[in-house]
Amino acid sequence: MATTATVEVAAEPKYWHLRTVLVQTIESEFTAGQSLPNERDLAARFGVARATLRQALEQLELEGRLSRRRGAGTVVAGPRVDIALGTQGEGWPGIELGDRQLVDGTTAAVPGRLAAQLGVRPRAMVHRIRRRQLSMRQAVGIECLYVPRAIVPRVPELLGDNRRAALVLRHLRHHPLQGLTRSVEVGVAEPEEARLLERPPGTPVLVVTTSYTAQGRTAALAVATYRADTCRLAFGDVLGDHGDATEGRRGGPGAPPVPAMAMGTRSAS
Amino acid sequence: MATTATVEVAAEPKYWHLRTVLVQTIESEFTAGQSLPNERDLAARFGVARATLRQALEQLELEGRLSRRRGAGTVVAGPRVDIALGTQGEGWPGIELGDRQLVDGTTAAVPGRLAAQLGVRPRAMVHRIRRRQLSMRQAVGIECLYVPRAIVPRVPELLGDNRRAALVLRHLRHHPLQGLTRSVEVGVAEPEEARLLERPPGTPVLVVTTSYTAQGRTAALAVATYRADTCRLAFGDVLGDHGDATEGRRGGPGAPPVPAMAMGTRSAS
DNA sequence: GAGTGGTCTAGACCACGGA
DNA sequence: CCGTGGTCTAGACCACTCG
Repeated sequence: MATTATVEVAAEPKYWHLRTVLVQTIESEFTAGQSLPNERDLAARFGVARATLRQALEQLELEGRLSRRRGAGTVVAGPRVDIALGTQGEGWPGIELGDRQLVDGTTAAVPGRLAAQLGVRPRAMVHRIRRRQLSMRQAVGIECLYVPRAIVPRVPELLGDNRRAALVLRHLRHHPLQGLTRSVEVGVAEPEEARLLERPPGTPVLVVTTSYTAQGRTAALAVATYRADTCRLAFGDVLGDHGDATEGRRGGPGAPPVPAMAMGTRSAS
Repeated sequence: MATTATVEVAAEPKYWHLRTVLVQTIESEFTAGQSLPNERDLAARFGVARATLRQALEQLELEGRLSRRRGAGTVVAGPRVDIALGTQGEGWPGIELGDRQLVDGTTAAVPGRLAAQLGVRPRAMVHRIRRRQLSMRQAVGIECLYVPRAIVPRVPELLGDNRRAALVLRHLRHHPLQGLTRSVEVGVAEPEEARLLERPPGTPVLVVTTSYTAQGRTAALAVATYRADTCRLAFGDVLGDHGDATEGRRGGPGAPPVPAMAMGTRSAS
């Protein structure tokens, strides 16, 4: 018995092979918004443990191909949501554009880790304005703006979230913006963020940190976290719709056009 | 027995709590480059199954706090590597800057999915130049440049990778660049990329897609993938070193300064 | 070869969504 | 309420690194 031949290239983990098969199946037999069979059935169908199947689904979710919700099911996702970050510094000063929703506005001691980036003393007071980025009435990102009280001091202590936020933004607009510095990295959602994003804690997110400079010092620091599975950050001009279908936005109800089989690679029983 | 009291807020998954404890431990008792105890010991120490511990470690790795290597162990990671993407369009045309290494240069049919973005026919020929981004002699990213043969036609078929790549880049430099469009999203590493990055397939990566426009049409398309755990994308001016320690770069050998305890929250036996 | 992280299994229970 | 995905367990074996 020669050890040669008979053995294939293999060395490919089962979960990865499974992912590949699922990608093909999804692309050929499913359309955005359609539900997949449940995990137990899928695992059985492919002859793997549920944990292994879940590892494959996890990858597909991180790629933005699937969307899973506890209690509900697993559905095929539409194209990613473009988050326009423009080469220039809009995006903040200006709370207009719909699809954004104020969460709260507070004034408290700087979160420590951010003191250095904001250029303030360790426990200096800063205003914090949080808002939620929506897409198809689904939260996809949390944007958090920090402004040192030294920059915008005149904000009455007792004041509702909305008024407070509006006031800070108004004041901020009078500062001539010199420029900004921005970084993007991956992180995980803290429980609070996770809750706002309706995801379990530890969900992968894209963290965009923007530092706004005015009059030689840091006037504001924005820390925005976007769901890594559903968002794509767009700089400069947004990429045109590359790809085939002009159809198929984020899968909501009312988008099960070309069903097909019920998903199958093995025969049941 | 009233159901009130005695029960805590809980509702926090065990893996998340574990993550929190590990973060504190790492930050207070470890320094970059130091090794953690192995997974079996850690799991036992915290009284959880190895799978649960691994879920916590996974998160820490995604956050860039840990670095794990099969066969070797788990070590505390240093700060993330900044990948400068500058607001403007350098980065490509120009293979100088060290820390980058040519992988190969080929000419073949366009990968299908990219045809539209490149503005070429489905099976048109394109040049592909791949290079590796290094940091501390560790591959952290794969940058792949596609150039339609229609843009740079005169490249002899049989020619080594290096010469071919150099030729394409030289020609490209003669095209007056009009601008670019860029997007960032999360993806997973295909087996090939994973191999070049010395990671298992499916590793989370930051995918940067840049489209270069010249004379009204797409002159080149760059698709770069960076290890999500070790990289941070920097736009505009790089963020200055915010934080405390000016010390502690990526943990290589020769960086075990202030050891401490041997890690412990529970007593053994 | 010893020790490490990576993969996979089979089962259990929990928390949430929606009918 | 039932069905879904989310969490957790205990164990096994494999593939790699390094001394």
